[in-house]
Amino acid sequence: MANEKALTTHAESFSEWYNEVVLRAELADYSPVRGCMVIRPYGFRLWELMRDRLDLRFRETGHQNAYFPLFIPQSFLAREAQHVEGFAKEAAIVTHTRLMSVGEGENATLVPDPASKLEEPLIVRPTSETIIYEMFSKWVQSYRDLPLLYNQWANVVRWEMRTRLFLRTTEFLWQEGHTAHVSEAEAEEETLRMLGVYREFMEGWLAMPVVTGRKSESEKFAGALRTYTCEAMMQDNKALQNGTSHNLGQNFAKQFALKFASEAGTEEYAWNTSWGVSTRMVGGLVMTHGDDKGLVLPPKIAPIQVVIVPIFRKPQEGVEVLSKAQELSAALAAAGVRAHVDARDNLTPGAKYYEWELKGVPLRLEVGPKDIAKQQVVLVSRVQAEGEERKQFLPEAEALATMGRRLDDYQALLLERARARRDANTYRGVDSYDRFREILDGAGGFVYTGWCGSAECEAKVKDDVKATLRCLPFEEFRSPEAPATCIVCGQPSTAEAIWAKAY
RNA sequence: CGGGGCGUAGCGUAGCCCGGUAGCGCGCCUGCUUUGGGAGCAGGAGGUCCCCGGUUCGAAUCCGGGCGCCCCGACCA
Repeated sequence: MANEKALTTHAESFSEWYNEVVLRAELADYSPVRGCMVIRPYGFRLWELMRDRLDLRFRETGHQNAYFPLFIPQSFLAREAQHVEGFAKEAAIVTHTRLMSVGEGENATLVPDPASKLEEPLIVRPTSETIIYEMFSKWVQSYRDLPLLYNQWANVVRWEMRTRLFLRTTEFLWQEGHTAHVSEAEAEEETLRMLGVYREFMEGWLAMPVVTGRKSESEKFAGALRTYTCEAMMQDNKALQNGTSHNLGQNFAKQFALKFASEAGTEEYAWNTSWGVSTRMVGGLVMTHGDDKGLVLPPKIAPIQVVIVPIFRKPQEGVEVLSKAQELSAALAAAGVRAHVDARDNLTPGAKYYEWELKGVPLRLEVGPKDIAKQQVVLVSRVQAEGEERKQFLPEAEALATMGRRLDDYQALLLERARARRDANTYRGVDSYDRFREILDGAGGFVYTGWCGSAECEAKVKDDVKATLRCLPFEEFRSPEAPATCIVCGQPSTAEAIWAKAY
């Protein structure tokens, strides 16, 4: 309603389209702090719904929530060598604890009080492995104390050079799971279990198909033994790393003295895992399903699943129509459907349609005097399945009784569409480097090839086409016939790899 | 940090080249009429023209310097 200018289309500029949708749908806004965004109520509700579902799944898989400090002593970060290297260049550092005024009148300003300088700087957490494993080491003595299965919902800060709403912000919200186990096998099992929880959530709730697999050495988490990932394809054919799960081995346990007495009586270092998903998923959701009219939300995660728009001419009709709308809304709510009556009287129905379409509400019910007379409602779906009528005139009782099923169908339709799009932009059996470059320099997509395992070949691809090795896919995603040679150097392939340009 | 673009009312913009009362659309407020795809009419409110300095009788406009934002790269969830 605030802006009648047409959205920039996907075809004109995908990134401008993305920004406009996020802003106009009121998911988020730029803040006075560079690189930081404000998540507005509609966007935050999306995050809350994601959080609720994941939190339930974490609990069901045996995890407990806890909370660790925002600040990490600088020395902690320094202990694990790769970890430092990974995060040192994007740290927010607290060095003082007081401000003081200097100057007079117009020139007066605040500066850090030198007397308040901290002996050891504190780092605003970019991730919490160090401080969590430091605490774990206090709590674990025996194998009987393991496993520790923790999760925290938190904000973290990474001072990125270039930010984008939801996809990469200086501060972002996430969850980070941290666990400690008696054996590598148990840690590996946990790492893969949580990757599975992510995948099931992304596909089942976000309707976002993902490829799962292992990261290469150069792409893995700083300090991990192995990193596993869920990679999704956005509508511009770029990859979005949507969630990762790390087997940290004993790297952190050794630096933070996370030891225990084993059943055999020997002293052992624990095996850790960590795994996380962030508000980036909101951006992924936008770029997976959105179209030139705006957001398209999967019902399971839509703050409003059904919006009811009352239509009337005369005031006495209004009373009747509004009460019918409320009645429908209550009946839907009782059936577990998130319904909303748009009772605003300063907007015409048409204006409301545009707004709710922009905001991605899956289904819309229109109710007017004619409908009440016929005991019917008008149902309009934000996106149509093949051959489906845009507007359907349904008996009221039928509409109510079938709404849950319709939402499920809609959810399934979005997943199916996204999967079909991904598959259509997936390339296998590419065996010449020229063809490989042609695809990645052109329309883009996921390209499956052989890979010799060398970082040099990865670096060359990055240099040549700015694409990265997204993952070494798990078996179910691999090509029926394993590629024999590395796409870059032609040496024998050691693993099939997926390449793509990424966010 | 390199390349490009842009800062004028809540939003989108015109005016800038060629200095002279800051304009338009949307939104907002009031009233009446309206409401099945972005309502109409009438009245009204709302501006440090990004900031600092310079030139000038006079600067949104010209000159110098700064800051901010967006896009494309390098870095990353």
